Amino acid sequence: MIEQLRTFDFPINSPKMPKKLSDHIKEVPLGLSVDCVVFGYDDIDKDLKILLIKSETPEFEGSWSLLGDLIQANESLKESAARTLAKRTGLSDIYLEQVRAFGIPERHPGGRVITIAYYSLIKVEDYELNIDKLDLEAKWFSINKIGKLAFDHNLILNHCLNKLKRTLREQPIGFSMLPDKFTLKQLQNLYEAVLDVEFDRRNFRRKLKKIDVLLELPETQQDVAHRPAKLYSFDKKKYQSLLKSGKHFSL
Amino acid sequence: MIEQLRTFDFPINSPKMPKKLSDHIKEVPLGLSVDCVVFGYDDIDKDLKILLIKSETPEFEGSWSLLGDLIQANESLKESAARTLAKRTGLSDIYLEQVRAFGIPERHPGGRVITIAYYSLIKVEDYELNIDKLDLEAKWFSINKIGKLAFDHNLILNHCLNKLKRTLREQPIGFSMLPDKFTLKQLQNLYEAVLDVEFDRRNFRRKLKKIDVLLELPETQQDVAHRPAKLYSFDKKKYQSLLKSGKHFSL
DNA sequence: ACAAAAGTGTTTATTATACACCCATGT
DNA sequence: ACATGGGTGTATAATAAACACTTTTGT
Repeated sequence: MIEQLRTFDFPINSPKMPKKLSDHIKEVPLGLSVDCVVFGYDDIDKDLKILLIKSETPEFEGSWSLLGDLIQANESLKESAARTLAKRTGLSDIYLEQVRAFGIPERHPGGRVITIAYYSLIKVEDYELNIDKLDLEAKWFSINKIGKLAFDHNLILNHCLNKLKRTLREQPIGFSMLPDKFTLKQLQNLYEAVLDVEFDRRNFRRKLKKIDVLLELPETQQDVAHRPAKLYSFDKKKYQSLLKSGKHFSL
Repeated sequence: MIEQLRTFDFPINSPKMPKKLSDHIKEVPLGLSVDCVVFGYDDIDKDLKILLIKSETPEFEGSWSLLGDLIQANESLKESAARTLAKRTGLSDIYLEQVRAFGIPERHPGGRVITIAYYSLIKVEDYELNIDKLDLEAKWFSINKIGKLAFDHNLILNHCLNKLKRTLREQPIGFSMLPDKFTLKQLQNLYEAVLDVEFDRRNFRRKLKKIDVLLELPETQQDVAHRPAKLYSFDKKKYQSLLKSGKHFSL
């Protein structure tokens, strides 16, 4: 037992030397793509939505598809995802998080293509500002009403949604799907929609007050037929202080 | 505001039609590899260790490296990782979990290679049984004594270690690094070593009793110069029941 | 004055933390 | 008999959950 982790220094005598990289690339041709699950929050329907496009791959004509593209020679994976998003939404500086790679040999009917999945969070209002610059059919779908997608995109979507749910509880990312100024009710509705749970209003508000990452603005809602709610914004500096003091955002 | 999520059905008139996949693959040659961070727990040193090999890439001669290989044409990513592990350790059926892809253009000196990182958990005793079948230099390193590795492997290692830490708290994966029969103290030591925290012995044991995923065996430690500890094993069925009842493993 | 949602405090239950003594075995 | 680590219970603090009334605005 005491010897269990000692080192074994065998002579390196691998029967076949590793092939040259350039040879391997020729022998195993494959493509690499990124696919983005674009999440947006619909404050009217109180519903999480995702942005889909009509597939451009002949084998999936008519199917809806995630936003994806093949990776170019000189861009990183995240740059590729950002470029794809910019092309489809006109937006830059979008929250982007890698989820994982999907790579079973049969996943693309046109050849071996491994894809790296990202999820992104956008403020739908920002997207709206850009729609007239775009020339591609894109549509928001409620997360609860997604049919059969192209490729293995349903699988990818599930993974991304699960990652979003996990991350939403542990990182202050929900704000990326809300306007810069929002009410606590909007924030709560977003959490309830994404996580598919219900929070007690008073407990939710108390928790946020305790975490102390929101800035209370000297403004209120306008044009509502009831007592107008206070507006808040997410305060990055307060969040940094929270982290510095060894604490974490957690809901 | 109410219109924010309506659909925009532009005609599809993308100026450039998407290129054929096969053309793209020729124009953007790239390689895809898997890299495995192999974690093992050293019950003597009470220390998390990882298995490294001498790099076979000329540019990194002399450096230590994760266990990796280029992906073959007809294997999935996980199969590729499993094959790589089998080649280096002689073991199959190893716990394998994908972490993420790493793909900045400069990460491999020999060309564009994107790598998919996995971490794996092995019982060191199982590894020991296979060492005489292996002909490659491999060595266990304490997680706290890792120098500069080949490629971006330090970065990859950090991501894998963080994922391991997160997952260890939420899934019953620690047992994959222990012998089939273990004492509660061994389990606690493992948790403390990986998470770099200390647990109160009584609270730790109470928690595990409450979670109820262990089977108390009718055996005890042998040959110890003190009261022998009871041996336990992880009970998959109990864990399944836990999940079915809507609860979760959490430490 | 009424409708509609905003805003606020207290009580209770659950979970986490801190802590000290006796027990079984080998030498 | 003693040294060594195994095994157990209780009290306290912190956190989460449950719950109802008053306030502000527009109509």
